[in-house]
Amino acid sequence: MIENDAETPFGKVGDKLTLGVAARLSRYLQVLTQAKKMGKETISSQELSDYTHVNSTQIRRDLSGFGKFGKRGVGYNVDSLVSQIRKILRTSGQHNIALFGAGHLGRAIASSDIFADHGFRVVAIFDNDPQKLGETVGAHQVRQIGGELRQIVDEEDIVVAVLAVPTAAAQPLADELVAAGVKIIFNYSEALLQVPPEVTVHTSSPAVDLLYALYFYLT
Amino acid sequence: MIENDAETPFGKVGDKLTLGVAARLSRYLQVLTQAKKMGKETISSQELSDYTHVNSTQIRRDLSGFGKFGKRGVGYNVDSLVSQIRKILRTSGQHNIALFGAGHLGRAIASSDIFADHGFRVVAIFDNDPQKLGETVGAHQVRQIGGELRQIVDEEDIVVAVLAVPTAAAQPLADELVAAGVKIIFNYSEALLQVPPEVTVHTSSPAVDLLYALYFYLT
DNA sequence: TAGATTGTTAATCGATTAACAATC
DNA sequence: TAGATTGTTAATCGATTAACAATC
Repeated sequence: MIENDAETPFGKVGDKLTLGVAARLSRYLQVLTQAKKMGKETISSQELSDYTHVNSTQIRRDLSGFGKFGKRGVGYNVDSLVSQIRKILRTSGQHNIALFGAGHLGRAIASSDIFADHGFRVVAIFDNDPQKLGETVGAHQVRQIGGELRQIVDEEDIVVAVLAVPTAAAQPLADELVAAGVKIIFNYSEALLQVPPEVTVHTSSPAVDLLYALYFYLT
Repeated sequence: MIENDAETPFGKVGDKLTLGVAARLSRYLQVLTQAKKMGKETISSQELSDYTHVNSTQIRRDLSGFGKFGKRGVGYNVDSLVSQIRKILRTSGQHNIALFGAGHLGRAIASSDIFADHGFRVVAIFDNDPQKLGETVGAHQVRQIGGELRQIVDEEDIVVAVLAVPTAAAQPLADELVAAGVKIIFNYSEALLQVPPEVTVHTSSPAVDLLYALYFYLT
């Protein structure tokens, strides 16, 4: 049989999406979420392409691997495409995150809709500065990072830790988080974090993105 | 002639890098910059791979297209690799950026090393809130966004505008920036910005990255 | 010398794109 | 019907990877 197995369309390996498809679908989801807020009801692959810089054929190809979500001559229904992609990414549910660092960056994150829009809920905020303890950030009181970390992670079902702490504080904190059972660390500090292989670290890099954008401006 | 033209190694199209190579080189640069701060003098392709999640062969391949930067059995000299990559990306110089929004996010950005480390200098900070006018953020006084925007952009040689403003304020501001001649807009708001084709918009998307990380955790 | 790591090849796989029939 | 846009094919191109000789 040369033909493609019905269970493994392009962009998937067995049951899992390829890295590229998962990344692009996440991207589409971001634009769709924003488009929905702006009151858009349908969107064409060309419009999605303009916003994501992904080729429109690629977008149609990515989506058609999972079903016929669009309407010819019209485009895709924003609401229904959002829920389809959430299903594909298996991120339809709520996920709880803990925020570390109640400085400017931490407060900006806590007050942003950006995580909430994608089903992430901040359930605890920590800081080591005694002056900040008990202060209210968003809907939460700032707690001290301490021995009860593991317990809070278990009780609140925290999967993701977001680090908005000074660079020097990041590695020791990451060690504590790993010990407490956190599986995904979202690192906004500049530290290069060392973690065991079962833990995923994502280091946010706005300057890197900027460098990249600048290259294509300069050439 | 089947062989590869000497002037166009893999990863380049004529004189320009492919998107993928430019993105990866920017990524290496980020890790190298951090590694340098941590006192590392040499780094192997395997270590770079651990931090960037890019395959180590891919890294060696990306670098060897531009010269023999490494030492067998030893690795790459961090300092020299940083300057080589900067040369390749043509971002050795200083670039001036203007920051819009003096809220928590704006202050976090202004006080971060992350742009400075890569040769980006914040030369002006703007906010529309009269209460914030004249306040000092980082080394700059907050200015009002107003008619003299074009003049400041010209005088200060501003190439990049970083938007840390509320979603509703983003599009009108983007329009003003385009009119003032800014070519790259770095958007931290959730707005979908409409700009002419010669202007590049990069929308920062931490939640999207998180969604993506979560997918691979859940499966 | 022994160990480590680069630079490079060759093979494979996924991404990208143009084009267009299908159809809303 | 006419216009728009999807879904899909086919061809090409770049990314990825394993493997290993070269060499520090």
